[in-house]
Amino acid sequence: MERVIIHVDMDYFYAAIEEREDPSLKGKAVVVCMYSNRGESGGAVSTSNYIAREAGIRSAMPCKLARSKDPDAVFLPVRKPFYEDVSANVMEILRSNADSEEAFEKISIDEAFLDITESCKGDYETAKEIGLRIKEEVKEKERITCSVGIGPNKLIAKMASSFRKPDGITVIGPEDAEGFLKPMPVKKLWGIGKVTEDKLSEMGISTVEELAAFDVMELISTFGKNKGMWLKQAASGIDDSPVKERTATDQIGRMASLKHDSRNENMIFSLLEELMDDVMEKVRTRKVSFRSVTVTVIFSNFKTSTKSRTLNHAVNDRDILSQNAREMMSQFLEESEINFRRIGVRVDNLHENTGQKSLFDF
DNA sequence: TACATTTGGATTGT
DNA sequence: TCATGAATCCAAATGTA
Repeated sequence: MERVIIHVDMDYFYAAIEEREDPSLKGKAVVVCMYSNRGESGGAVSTSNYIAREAGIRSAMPCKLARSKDPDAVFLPVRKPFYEDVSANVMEILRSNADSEEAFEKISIDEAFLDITESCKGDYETAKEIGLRIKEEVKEKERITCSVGIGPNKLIAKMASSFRKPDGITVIGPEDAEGFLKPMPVKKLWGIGKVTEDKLSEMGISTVEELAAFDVMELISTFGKNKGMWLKQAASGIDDSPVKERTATDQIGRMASLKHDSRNENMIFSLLEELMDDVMEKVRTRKVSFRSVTVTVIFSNFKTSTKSRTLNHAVNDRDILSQNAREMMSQFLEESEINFRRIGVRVDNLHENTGQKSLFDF
């Protein structure tokens, strides 16, 4: 039987949660911001509600710019841990609507795929009923809305859910998939961002239809084998990837801005320590050890550099993390004269803790 | 030489 | 001074059998 996949996308999630928690926000423009450490409104917009969007406020926009677009908007700082809790509740509802526990894939804090092939017996009418039921259940239990897309694979489902927003539902049967994508600008395709869009544009490709018709060998020569083939397939509406539970992320990182661009060691290392505290907290919560440590510096000219090290064996030791991260950060200070703007630290190559130290630790 | 791992930059999307 | 932050992907460099 041909697959039937649902993609659920929570509408303006962070801002919607804030509205739910504080009814006085209803009817107002709400902007949830990631504030950096730099002054009153340094930082970028994480999410805004649709009223704010009407004023031209968008994700990733500098908060300052957002404020100039609508000085009366309500600006709130992100409360990520709280949103994670709400997300967990929502995901539970969604998972319970998939064919099975395993036919579910959370792809971000506010999006998930559900395989419902069995539940609807391959029938799209039934699938739509399931989609509507999910929307109702989320609205009733969590008092926030979502947009739903239904299609023969994850790509089409994902594209469908973003077609009508907010609080929408879009069903694209297998026979409609190609026609649905064809007229779209390539930038709209899930996985194509600014850089790829520009490269494609240079090749004279601006719509999905043109991309689908393009010679795959030429795409490969520009984008490499994997991406070249993916572009061709995606533009044709083909996506065979299964809905599959995501294994926990295989890296844990934190990054933040300095109060101002600087090469002051106290400032840099004290921020680094804070970031490592956060990383270690996650490491402990996840009960993992790590074998690689990476530090990132974003310079005042926005150039980004990273250094990483792989240790001889996995550890979950704060001091070892600190020592390695500090050494690499010092190298950056030696190598460059440019001021630092932001710094980050990350661990990866994660291993489940066995609960006891391995012999290698001694 | 072929394969595996490490490293660092590039990309996405918020 | 307008400019967040997390994660993944990918290719080149390096290591190993």
